[in-house]
Amino acid sequence: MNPVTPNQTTSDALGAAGAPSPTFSPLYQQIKGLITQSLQSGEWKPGEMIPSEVELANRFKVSQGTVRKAIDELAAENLVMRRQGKGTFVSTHHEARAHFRFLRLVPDEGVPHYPESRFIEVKRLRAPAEVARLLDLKSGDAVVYIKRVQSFDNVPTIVEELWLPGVIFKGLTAERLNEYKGPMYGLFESEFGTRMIRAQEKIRAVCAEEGDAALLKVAAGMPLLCAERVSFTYGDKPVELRRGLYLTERHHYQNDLS
Amino acid sequence: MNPVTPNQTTSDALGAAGAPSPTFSPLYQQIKGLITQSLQSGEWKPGEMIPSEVELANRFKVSQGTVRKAIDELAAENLVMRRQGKGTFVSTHHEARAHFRFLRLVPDEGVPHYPESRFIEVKRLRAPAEVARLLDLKSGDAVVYIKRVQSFDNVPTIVEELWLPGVIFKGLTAERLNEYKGPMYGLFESEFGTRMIRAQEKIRAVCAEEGDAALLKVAAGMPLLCAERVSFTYGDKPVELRRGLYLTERHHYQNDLS
DNA sequence: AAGTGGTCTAGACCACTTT
DNA sequence: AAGTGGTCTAGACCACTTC
Repeated sequence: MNPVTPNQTTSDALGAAGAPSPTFSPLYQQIKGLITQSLQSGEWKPGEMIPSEVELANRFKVSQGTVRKAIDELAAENLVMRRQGKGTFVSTHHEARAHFRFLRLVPDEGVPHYPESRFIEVKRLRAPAEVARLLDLKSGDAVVYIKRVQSFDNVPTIVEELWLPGVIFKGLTAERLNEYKGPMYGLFESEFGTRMIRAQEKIRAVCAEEGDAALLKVAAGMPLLCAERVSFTYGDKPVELRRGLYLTERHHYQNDLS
Repeated sequence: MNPVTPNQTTSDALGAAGAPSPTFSPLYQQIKGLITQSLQSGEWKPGEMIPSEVELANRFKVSQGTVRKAIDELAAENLVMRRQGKGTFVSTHHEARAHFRFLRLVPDEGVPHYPESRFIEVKRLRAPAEVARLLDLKSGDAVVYIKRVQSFDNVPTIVEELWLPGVIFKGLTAERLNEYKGPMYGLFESEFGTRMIRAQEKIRAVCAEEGDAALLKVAAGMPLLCAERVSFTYGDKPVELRRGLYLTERHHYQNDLS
């Protein structure tokens, strides 16, 4: 495939000729970009092994050290996983390891585990203005709306609403959601070719309204943690809006500041 | 100073002779440990420049690349900051950049800024069992207790309680806190030689009790975000317990999942 | 034995900052 | 011009996994 200009001075494999302010970037960043493209295009699928460092170095006509630095950054961003002696693998949501990267609600006592889902509602609708804005859609574009309750040990703890771009998640139905075990991100990745790689959350404390209180089997007015999440796939493209209400009587939201 | 065994095979500069299961670690990890010791001991103080990579390579009798990899990790952990052309500097809390690493509450609209503090109470007391456990002290050990209110644009928004090990924060008084402008972590770093480098938070939604509601000028029962934080300094030693109540009417707790 | 990622070295040169 | 961190190379060898 495209070899990359093997020097770091002023050339740039990605720079378009005649661009007004060409972006100069080090060689390993360009390699990183090329590898990311292959990940995005599905040349190497989640869970699969990518070519070895030596092979990539040959392909791109750079040294192994340069490929190595590119992959180091991709590993730091959780796009790939390195395993000594085996190879480098495309990250996937079909792993216990990945599950708790996005589910931060853990029990006060005992070991974290994944909750059971019960779907309340799955339908297609026109994106309200606010949803459209956050998902980078036009107001009125088709979106898939999902509402569910999640329970730990049969104790309902999370009420969650999701809005997904209709174009991407065309065939998403309640049946397919019910059939599927595990985090929805696994389903999104396998069935819709859309892998979430990053998210931003805004967290507030709110009072439970009647309907949500009933779903959680608590009194209206109970304080709940409200997490509004926008998730992004490759190219910082937003592909999910999620609003979760967490009952934090026996669970808490865990966060490491570092 | 101590040169490090210049090969990576089975020797280990830190391994004690005769240890039952000696820990083998790569050379750059050992270098990282030695640099961390110098940071911890105050050989290089917050804000100061540490010796250049070449100088450290000479000191430790290793290649520059090995020192580089050690510093790369320290930079990733925010213990030092690299500045091209200038040098590598010990991180400090006396920077806008560091402030929002630990203060995650930001306004819904407008640019984040730092709140004003009003101290309600500062006293010494005997650590309750729970506090002692989290700070790795003995129950009944001396701790400094602080309670304050923080306001954004004269709107009280945060009620915060702190517990600090009495041995470390001996001369901490209300006066010194009032004199000091900016985040307390800056004061802790400069006046008490204790630098926070990492923290764990557990977040819940709670109802405001009478006293806290009065301080925040809201009705009792108002939902508040409760963040319990344990902060650590070098060697994963806990040196602060903090319990914050956040009013999230016009602010939210921001978190990036990546 | 062969293939993978992980460590270490030595040297060259680039980009940025200060003198 | 000199010093700093940043990039890139080529080669050696180590540790781990699989055949």
